[in-house]
Amino acid sequence: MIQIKSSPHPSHPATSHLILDAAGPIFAENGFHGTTVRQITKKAGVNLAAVNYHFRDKRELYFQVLKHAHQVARQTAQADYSGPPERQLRVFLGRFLGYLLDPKRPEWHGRLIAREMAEPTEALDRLVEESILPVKKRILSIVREFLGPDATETEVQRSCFSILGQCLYYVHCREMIARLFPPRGHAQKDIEALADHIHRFSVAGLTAIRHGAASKHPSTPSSGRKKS
Amino acid sequence: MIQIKSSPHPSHPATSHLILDAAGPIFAENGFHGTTVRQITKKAGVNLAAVNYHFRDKRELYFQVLKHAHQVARQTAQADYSGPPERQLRVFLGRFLGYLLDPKRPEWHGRLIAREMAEPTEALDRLVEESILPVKKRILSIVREFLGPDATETEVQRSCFSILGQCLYYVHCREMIARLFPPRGHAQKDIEALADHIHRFSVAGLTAIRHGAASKHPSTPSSGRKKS
Amino acid sequence: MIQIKSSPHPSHPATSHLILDAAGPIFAENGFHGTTVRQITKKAGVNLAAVNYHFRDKRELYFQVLKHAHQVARQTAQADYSGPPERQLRVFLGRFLGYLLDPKRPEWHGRLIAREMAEPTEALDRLVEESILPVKKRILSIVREFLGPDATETEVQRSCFSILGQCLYYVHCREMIARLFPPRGHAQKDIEALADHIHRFSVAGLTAIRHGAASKHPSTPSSGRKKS
Amino acid sequence: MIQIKSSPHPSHPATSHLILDAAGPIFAENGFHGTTVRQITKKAGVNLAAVNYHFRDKRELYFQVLKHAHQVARQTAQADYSGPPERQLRVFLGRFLGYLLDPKRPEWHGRLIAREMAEPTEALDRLVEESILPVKKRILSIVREFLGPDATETEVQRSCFSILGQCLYYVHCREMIARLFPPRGHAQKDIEALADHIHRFSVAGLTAIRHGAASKHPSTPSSGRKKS
DNA sequence: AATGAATGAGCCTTCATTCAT
DNA sequence: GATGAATGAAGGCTCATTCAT
Repeated sequence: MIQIKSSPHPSHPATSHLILDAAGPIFAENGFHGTTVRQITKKAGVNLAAVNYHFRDKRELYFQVLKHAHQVARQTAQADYSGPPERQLRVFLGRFLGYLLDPKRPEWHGRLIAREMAEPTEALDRLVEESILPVKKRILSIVREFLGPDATETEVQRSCFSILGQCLYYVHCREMIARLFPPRGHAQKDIEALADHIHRFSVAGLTAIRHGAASKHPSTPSSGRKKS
Repeated sequence: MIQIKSSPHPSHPATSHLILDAAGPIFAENGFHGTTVRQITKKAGVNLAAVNYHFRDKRELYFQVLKHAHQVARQTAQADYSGPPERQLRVFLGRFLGYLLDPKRPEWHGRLIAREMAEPTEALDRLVEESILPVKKRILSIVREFLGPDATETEVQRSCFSILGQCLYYVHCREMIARLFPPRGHAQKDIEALADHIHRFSVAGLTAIRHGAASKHPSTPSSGRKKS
Repeated sequence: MIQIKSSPHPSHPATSHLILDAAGPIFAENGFHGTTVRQITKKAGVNLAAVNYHFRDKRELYFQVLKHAHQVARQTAQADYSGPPERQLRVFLGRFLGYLLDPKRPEWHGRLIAREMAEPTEALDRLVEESILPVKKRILSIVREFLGPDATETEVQRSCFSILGQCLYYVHCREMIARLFPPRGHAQKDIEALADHIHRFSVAGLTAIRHGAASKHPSTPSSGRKKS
Repeated sequence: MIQIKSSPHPSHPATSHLILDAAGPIFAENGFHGTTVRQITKKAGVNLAAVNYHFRDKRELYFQVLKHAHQVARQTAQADYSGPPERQLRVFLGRFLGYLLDPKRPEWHGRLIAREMAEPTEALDRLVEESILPVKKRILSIVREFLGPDATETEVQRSCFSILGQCLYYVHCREMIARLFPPRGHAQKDIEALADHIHRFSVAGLTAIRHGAASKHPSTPSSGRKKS
């Protein structure tokens, strides 16, 4: 199952795993400061001192939990990407949303990451390096190919953000969505439908950006452009 | 409810306001649990007990800070909305992004809200009720008018999310963006350019959705549709 | 009604009286340490600072309350005492119990005194001096007359205690009585019946002590006696 | 419930016992509210947090202290009671007074109980249930046997109170006695003499009550009687 | 490897009191 | 005379951590 790489006691992983499994949801629910070691050890059914024994620190435990939560994310970048960028985008969206909203995935993964972005600790840097960078590279290359060589770097970036923003909205604003609209669980087919929606929306958007690069902007002249 | 009294001696700022002003950035930086009353009162230069005297609670102080931080948001919904939905959308984006990324606004406002969404407390409910609901109604009506009467409720919702997601991305993921791309402050003109980008992207996206409502979806038929 | 003698502001007694009336029951219920100035001023409907203004101290307020509670006690000693000691004792019991258990008297007086005896503060010394000493002298003289000149001082003392103990039991152990036996309010006639009981019990007891002073004590010879 | 662990290192006293021993006198002196955890832990020479660790609460510590203080009381009811009620009463008085005034017993026991009766907390309920009920049953049965089957329940009760009142007076009013009469320690023989006194007083009193049940009450007719 | 006991630091809160008005 | 604002001093309690076993 979960394999602890840097565990200081790999031989007897039972206790550390109990702690790790128990800590995830609690950190996701209450944040780092809002979580107490007692909560974790009680839920894990282990001794209070076990956290310090196995992880030296509450903070280090948090790092490990975060790392595990994101480990699976890499698969997004490792999928089979081929064919026209339009198709690549669809694959990306399916993978990415599938990862973000997968109901089979412990529901706290997304929340934990979302919180980490709102309250960045040193863990975020590790996270970016290890897990998010590959995703970023993938979507960048897809969008760049889509927009063609004439697109400015700014256009590419913003287009990436437009796509990622549509996806991540469902993670970051899940609590608000739940308050604004009647709660509906994300079944598997919903995710596919969502990917379809974002795909259609974004393909049209990207196309507009590609052509718009040479067009006029009557309302407000945009800035930062190679050619106005 | 707690009533913030305006100082009887307007010459030197009231203690409650000193606390309020000091608390905002600290809460935004460290979160509710990570913030101590001592930090706040020390920074505000007031007595430790002043928080409890004026706000009864650390918790209630947090509510008030959050409320103040979001108070300005309502202007988004109160702007002049007229003309075709396409134009309305541009106005909305200008207002909304202007509010979200306004460099003149204390930089911690967005962070505080973002954190609150990641780690919702009871304050979020108040916030939604008082500040976010008007914004939601506005964008809903714009998108509904754009998509026309044939659009399903699900399509309207998702389209709203696609638009809001593009905007909020810059708030929720600001820390990650700062790590992925060289940091660039959002000058006023940048905001307008960004609004232009999202506008163009979204208008095209919405148009695709409108027409797509009658087309076929080869990959996966979406659910919740009036006419497949 | 209640007349504050040493009030620093006798001209405008309204506030001080409000405080005094409010403080009594609360002190009786929660004790000195268990009572907060806020409780009192809130119940009295006056400003928080009024206690310190009118009484300088929470402690001084306590003294004043205690003094008032016991002021009425002196009437016990001032009644008409004449005739044989047996009759005097009945009068004393009627007065004393009537004072202790008088349902018309604010119910907290007794509790306050009882608490003060369990947790003596400097107030007790004042109390003893002013209010209890006369009662003690009265019962001492009655018992001494009853037992006659041959009784030792110890016998007189212990007999007084036997009588007072029977009366005060209903004050000191009221909470325990309420737990041990079904609660029954002390109606006026109950008090008279109780006085009758204690009177009969004590007259017989005193008579036995008087005669016993010359008799033998088979179990254990008591000490402190003039003649064994 | 809280389980006091016996020290795993009997050589140096367990922390819980250090706390327990230190807390008793302080609680007796200052009451529950007047006592601070810091006082206790400082006197016990243990860490401030030890109270919460071993007893969870200041309140629970108070319970335990009270319980320990009263634990010995049960011996009163467990003595050898046989023979005529007159003799039983003498045994009871010896035991009860011996317990109440035992100079070898920490002097604060009585004060603590007295205070608890004046300012009852939830602890009093436990106390009554566990420690006082047996004593009550014992004295009730003795008095009932003494008065015979014709005595009313009210007479039995009041007679019990007359006896208990004489004993408890020395506990509840100890502070007042010390102020009214020159202080004299209760040596062992004093206790026996006192038991003799109360015994003689009460036997005569009970006898009067027994016979008085059929006699007239000239002064005031008592109520609650089977036969007037 | 693992744990029960114990700890020092610090947190939020409350309190009685004072001060300026 | 009376009060709202403000304060310094604790107070109870929780926390992450360590230590001896």
